[in-house]
Amino acid sequence: MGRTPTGQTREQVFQLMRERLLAGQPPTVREVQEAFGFRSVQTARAHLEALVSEGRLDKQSGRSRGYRLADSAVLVTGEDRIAPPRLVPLLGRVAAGAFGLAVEDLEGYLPVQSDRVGANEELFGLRVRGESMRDAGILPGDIVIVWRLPSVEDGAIVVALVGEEATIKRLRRRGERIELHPANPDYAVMTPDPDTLQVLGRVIEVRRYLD
Amino acid sequence: MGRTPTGQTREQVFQLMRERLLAGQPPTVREVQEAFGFRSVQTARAHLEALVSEGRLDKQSGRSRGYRLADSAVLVTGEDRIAPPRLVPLLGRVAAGAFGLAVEDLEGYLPVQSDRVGANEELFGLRVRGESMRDAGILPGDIVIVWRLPSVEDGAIVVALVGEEATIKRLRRRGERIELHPANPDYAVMTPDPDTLQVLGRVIEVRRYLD
DNA sequence: CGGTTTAACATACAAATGTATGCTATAAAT
DNA sequence: ATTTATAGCATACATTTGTATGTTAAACCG
Repeated sequence: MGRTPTGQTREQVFQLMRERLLAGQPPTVREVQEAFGFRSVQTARAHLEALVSEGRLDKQSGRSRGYRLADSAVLVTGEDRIAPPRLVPLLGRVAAGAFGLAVEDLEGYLPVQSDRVGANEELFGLRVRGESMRDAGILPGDIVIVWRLPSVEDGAIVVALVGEEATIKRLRRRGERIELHPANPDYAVMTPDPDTLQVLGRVIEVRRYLD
Repeated sequence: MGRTPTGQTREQVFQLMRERLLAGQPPTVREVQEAFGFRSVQTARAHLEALVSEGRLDKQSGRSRGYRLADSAVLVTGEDRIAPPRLVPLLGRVAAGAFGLAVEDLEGYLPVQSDRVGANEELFGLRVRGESMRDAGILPGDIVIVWRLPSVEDGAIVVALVGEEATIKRLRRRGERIELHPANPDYAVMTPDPDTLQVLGRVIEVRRYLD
């Protein structure tokens, strides 16, 4: 087969890889071969290995479907490397479970990107119910992205279970106790009994869909 | 190895699969085996096949790493399939260009998911600058996701260029003219000259990162 | 209790998949 | 024009990975 201008096919291979990898479906070498109609596996493999050398892809040698987007290719905000987007569950409500969260009312999944949250750490989305954080720009129907953390620093906006009820508030430590501050003068500061309080994690993002 | 209570391991296998699949890294049967310390591949495979029978996983027979989340497990907003996430450019500011937008101050890319916006239609993210939409929960530093549209319906929140300045407001049609309404009593309604007004598109999402 | 289901194990095989080597022809560079 | 680097082809091989068959023992249920 005739050869194409230098670098052109390579770019298209990378585009395909990015698309497939972001969709969570890493291709095999032979799938790449077929996608481009190469008559030889090796042609596809050469392109993939070249992309690895260029630092645009990473690979896990030997493993099937082992190519991944290199960190640098996933994205850059200014100088920073950025983690690949992941999908986190969107819950309609949360309830206390024996361990972890009871995944009830799963509404769907949200693509979330964060450099600070490790791949093994837990994230979830939660739909906002009251107006208690109105003045912080968190309105009913909004979605908060929550980073599950065993302990949360003072001043952060958190999701907490008070008894059976989930609530979003700003956390303030007062000695041994924890205060939950609303951002709305119509609501009162809560100072729940430590036994009934379970801080689930910290809000790292707020979203509103305006359909 | 002793057997665990019925259904318990199955659930944990599903959790693992969900996590890995959402992270874009479909495991092999043997990876599942190792993750749980099974001494036999078949044990892992039996669980996976069972999950397929239960409708919680789908699989592509024969393909390596061929297990996927079943649609019912991945997503359900009502009955709809959901579009794959895409990456849209985040702009620090927008400026009028000869045609389209001048992509200046590219800050990075954002993963966005929308069923309503076609794959060929243009989206961009824009960082919010003033307080003019405060009461709509759109605060300085927030990011709005904008759907580039030639015409925008009455009542939608839009990004518009008035002269050289980009602004976010609610659009109201008044006969021939277009009014741009702030959501903050401290700001005035704008009724720009049609020659100096260019509506760039509609805001479909608002995001705030609380890092 | 006794029968049935299910978790888990062991082993083998076939298909999918990654890898290696050698070759040809054309674009790109000097 | 000559050299060099790159695109692409062909084929073979080793490993990974999916699949099948048979066995054992514990959980579950009437």
